[in-house]
Amino acid sequence: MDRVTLHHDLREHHRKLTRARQAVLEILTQANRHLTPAAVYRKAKIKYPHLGLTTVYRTLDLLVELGYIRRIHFADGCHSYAATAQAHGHHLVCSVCGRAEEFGNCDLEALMKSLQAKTGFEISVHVLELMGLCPECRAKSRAPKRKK
Amino acid sequence: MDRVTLHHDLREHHRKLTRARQAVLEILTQANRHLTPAAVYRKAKIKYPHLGLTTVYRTLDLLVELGYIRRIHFADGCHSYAATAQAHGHHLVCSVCGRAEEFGNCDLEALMKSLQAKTGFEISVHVLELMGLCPECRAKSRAPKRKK
DNA sequence: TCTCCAATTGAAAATAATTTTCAATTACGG
DNA sequence: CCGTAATTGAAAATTATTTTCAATTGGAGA
Repeated sequence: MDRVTLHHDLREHHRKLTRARQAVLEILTQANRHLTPAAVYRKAKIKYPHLGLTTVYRTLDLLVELGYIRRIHFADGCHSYAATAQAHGHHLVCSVCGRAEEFGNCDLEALMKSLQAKTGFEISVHVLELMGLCPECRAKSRAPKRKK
Repeated sequence: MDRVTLHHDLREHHRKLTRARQAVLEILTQANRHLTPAAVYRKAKIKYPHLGLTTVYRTLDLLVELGYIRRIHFADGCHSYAATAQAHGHHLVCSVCGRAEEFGNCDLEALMKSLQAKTGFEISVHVLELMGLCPECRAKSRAPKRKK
């Protein structure tokens, strides 16, 4: 999660701890929401102006590989990224404010077992994304009387 | 599923039944696997050589909207499409041969209810994709002794 | 069957998202 | 500090998708 651990993980893979990588991870861990590569770039560039977009793409891949962040797949085909705390977590994303809540035990075991039995498939990968309204945005949308 | 139903559904939306649309749907319903837009284009062009790629994109969107096909999201961010029989189905996809098996009742109800209670989110959309090896490809990979 | 018009089409251009290339720079083990 | 492999950013290239627009076509109604 933090810089020390990252440095250690990187060393194990013969990779270096650079300012670009620190900036990208920092932005995502502090954001508490999902961010597109372009948004990460915009925000991280403030902390580290020399940063390039290419490096953001490369760093996002690396951080996914190391398990620090996760790629989120939207129904419309867009992608963004959010920081992770758990090893096999998923994200519950607010479609209004973008807040990304992590949850573990997606509990697809039963479903997968029954499908393996029924179809003979050997399931190895799953993509699961849940989207909706977070409590705050729900409240706002329920009482939309305000301005003007 | 078939032409008659499609014609009817299209009419309800003030849309027309065209040769391009028939060709695209036919390719997907006969394929029994997922296909990228480019692959649909390649195959459908054989049936209807005048077809353009732009129309394939537009038709895929339309058929998703009408529920005839479903978009499949891969972990790496690629997309393809597969024909559907059920209204709220998902696809179980073979990562080797691409075969797409449809299944219903993904049974995320329990998970979603517990998450709604725990987080206060109001979940409205879910993306669920399962990938693995179909029985045939499993058999082949288990006994890979053959050529040469 | 014929007519008419909105819906549809394909080609080309435009856009968006991502990746590759490459020479210059940087982190870090020794 | 030094040497070197890893990393970087800019620019170019690639890929996927969308927009534009004039020409065509399906099908409801005469």
